[in-house]
Order: sequence, then C-alpha cells, then structure tokens
Amino acid sequence: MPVKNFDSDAQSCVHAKHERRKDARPGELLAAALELFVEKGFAATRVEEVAKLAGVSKGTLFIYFTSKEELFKAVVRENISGRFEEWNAEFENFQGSSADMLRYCLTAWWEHIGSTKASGITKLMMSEARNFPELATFYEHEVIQPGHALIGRVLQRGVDRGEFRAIDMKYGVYIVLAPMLFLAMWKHSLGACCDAGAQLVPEDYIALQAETILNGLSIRQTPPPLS
Amino acid sequence: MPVKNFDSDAQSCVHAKHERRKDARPGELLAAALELFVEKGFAATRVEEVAKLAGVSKGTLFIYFTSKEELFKAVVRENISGRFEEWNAEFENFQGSSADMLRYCLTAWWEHIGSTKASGITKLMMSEARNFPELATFYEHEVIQPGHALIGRVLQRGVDRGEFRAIDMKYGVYIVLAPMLFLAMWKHSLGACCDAGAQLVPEDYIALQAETILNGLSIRQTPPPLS
DNA sequence: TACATTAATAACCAACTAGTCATTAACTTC
DNA sequence: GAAGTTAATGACTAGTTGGTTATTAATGTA
Repeated sequence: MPVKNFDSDAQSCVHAKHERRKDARPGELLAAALELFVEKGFAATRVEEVAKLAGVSKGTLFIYFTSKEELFKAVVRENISGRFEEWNAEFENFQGSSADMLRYCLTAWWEHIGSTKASGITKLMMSEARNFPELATFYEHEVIQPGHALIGRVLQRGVDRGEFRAIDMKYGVYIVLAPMLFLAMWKHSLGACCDAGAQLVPEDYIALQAETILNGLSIRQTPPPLS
Repeated sequence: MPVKNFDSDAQSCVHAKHERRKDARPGELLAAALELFVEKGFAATRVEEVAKLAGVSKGTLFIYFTSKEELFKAVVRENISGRFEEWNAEFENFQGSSADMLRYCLTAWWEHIGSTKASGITKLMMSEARNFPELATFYEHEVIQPGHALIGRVLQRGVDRGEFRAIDMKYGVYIVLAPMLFLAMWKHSLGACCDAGAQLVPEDYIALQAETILNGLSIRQTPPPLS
C-alpha cells in the first residue's frame, strides 16, 4: 500500500497530481506568468507553459483566470504595486546635494527594479502596449505619472537650489528616464540574445550615464541675460 | 466585349486579378510588410494580411520571399542597413565643430529614421529579438554594429579635437543612442496609445537631449592630473 | 463509512496560420 | 495566332493553441 504523502515517488519538490491548494495557485500562476511573459513576451507565451511552470494543468489555470489577457492584467497589477509611497518618503528625507540624490536614485533604481524581473514589465508594456490599450492606460496612471512626478521633483530640487540649470521639466524628466528605461529594454531584448550587449556591465553603463547627465545638467558657460 | 485596361470595373487604384507586375511586387510587399510589422509586431502580423495590403495573394508573397523571416530581413535591409554607406560618407566630409556634427546627427536621424516608419523597426527588434535569435543576430550585424561604429567615430572625433571629454567609447555611444532609441520605442508603444506621450514634441525632446548631451560631454572643471 | 462538494485533470474542439502546389491566365515569341 | 513560359492564384495541408467540459479524486462532515 503506497504512502501518499511527502511526494514519495516524485522528483523533489513536485507535488501530487490532484493536490488541492486553492489559496496557493493564483500566486504561483502569477509568478510563472511573470517569468514567461518577461522572457518570451505575451503573444509567444503559451498558457500551457505557464500552467506547467506553476505545476498545474492548463484547465486549472482557466479556473483562476478567465482568459490569457486577464492573466496578463493580473500580472501587471501584482507587480506594479505602490513602491512610490516609499520612494516619495525617501525624497522628502534626503539631505545631501542634488547630484548625490540623483546618483542615489539611479543606483537604487538599478538595485530594486533594473536588476530584478520587475524591469521586464517595462519591456513587456513597451512591446504590447499597442495591442492592449486598456492596459497601457492602466500602466500610465499607476506607473508613468507617479514616476514622472518623482523624477521631476528631484530635478526641480536641484534647480531650486542652484545646482542644476533650469530646464523644461516636461522634457527634462526624460534626460534621466530615457537612459534607464533603455537599459531595461536592452537587458530584456537584444542584450539577452546576441553579442552586442552581452558584455555590457549595467553598473558601468549607469556610472557613465550618471556623470554625463550631471555634467549636462550643471550650470555652465551660459552668460546671464543682459536685463 | 469588355475593355480590360484602365481598371474599368474595379475600385480606384485596384488592379486586375491576374495582373503581372514582377518588378513592382517586391517593393509593394516590402512597403506593406513594414507598415504592418511596425503597427502590429512581427509575430502578430499574418503574411496573408501583408499580401492583401500589397494587393496580391498569399501564394504570390512566397514567390518573392521564401519565408516570413526572410521578408522581415528584407524589410530591415531596405529601410536601415542600406543607408550606412551614405552616412559614413557624410561623416568623412563634415567640416564643422563636433558639437554641430552631433547636433546634425540627431536631427538627421529624426528626419530620416525617427519620424518615419523605419523607427518602428527599432521597436520591433526590441520586442521580438528574444523570440527570433536569428533575426537578432542579423540585426546586430546589419544595424547595431555599423551604428555603434558610426556614433563612436563621431564622439572620438570630438575627443581627438579636444571638444569632448575622454570617455570609454564602449559605453559612450549609449549616451547618444539611448535617448534616441528610447524616443523611437516610446513613439511606437505607449506614446502611440495613451495620453502620456501624446503631447510630446519630438523636436523639443531632441533639442533638450542634444544640449544636455553636449554639455555632458564637454570638458569642464576636471583639474588636469598633477604629473 | 457514506455522501456532498469542488479542485484538478486531460481529452477534446474550433479556429487559425505558415507554407505548398496544382491550376489558371497574362505575356512573349515566332 | 498558336505554343511556350511563367506570374499569379486559392484551395489545401499539417501543425499549433486558446479555451471547454466530462471525469476523477481530494477534502470536509456527520
């Protein structure tokens, strides 16, 4: 008589066939979906692959998510939670120069987002936004707008303190955003599959960008107006 | 007896069923493919749609292009890689300052690539590179390597003439590339479908980036070594 | 143990699509 | 104008995949 518990006959960490774990399934499916969506994109990921990675059958996935699109939305919602509150608090409490503050922003972004799977969502949104306008709108409100606001305040602080030159903040935020988001895109696309970016060291990339941006934002030979 | 010419019975500009136009087909198919690939992505675009937009049947498309991937490669060759020869020649003949040269590069890129459908290819490759490694390798050889080389020479010219500060060129090219490629990505993804980037004026974006980059590359308060 | 409930499965279906090929017909040549 | 050549067609194939559902079995309860 076979003992049924402890996965006695299966490979390590593989659960029994009909094991019922209603509470755990959604999270596991979400994690599997994030992994595969980031790696292969939305369209190219097969729902059966997601289910398999989560250790369930395809039918089970459709018990918890009514469609592949709903699964996608759930993944984005799950992973774009409100870290902005924490970051905004950090902004308020920062004491040093604005140059140091900007440097800190870039390295912290790399540590908490860029180097993690979360950066894949950036690529995911850029890739699929046009095919999912509803998600794009959601992402804009949840991520883009708070992100722009935060970066804008960092730069404005530098301008107000006489550390950065005055710039049109509508476009100024992209001075910081573009190099970082490009790095995230690159890491999850061409940098992941061909020689070009294979030997690109993100920390070195960010270091050069940071110094060039700070130099670019600095006040220099612009003569004061004659007024 | 019906007269067969002048498309007498068809809608305007629609050609007859079995009209034979061997010379014109490849170009028309390439144009249709660029249009749809940029709009919907490579995987999501159906070859039959491309054929239909070009006014031929699916079978005809496969007469001129052996596979969907070959069609894509031909689109890339047609729109990007073929132009490096011309650009390299422009580089050799440029007479002004390196700052003006870089400004010219950015505005010319916008005119000839960024503002045209060709910029969609950048987004296309970023989105689908991981799923089509052969295309990624092709793109790296045909576009990325020549592109990096050209930008690298522009920057090196500035360094050699004492106009730009010395930088590690491996990462330096991204100072120029990242903001431009991000703009291309943005334009064809989130910028195309939600408020966020709707009112973003590319010329203004580029103007601010250009001045910030040039300021960032300029030689400044770094004291000379003591040697 | 008997029974009810429902999580989980796997076979199944319908729709879709890259690529093929036998057929059709437009153009060329003599 | 007849015969040969080949551009063009569209029906077809073979393989794939999102989503469904009848069935199985794990769990709770009395």
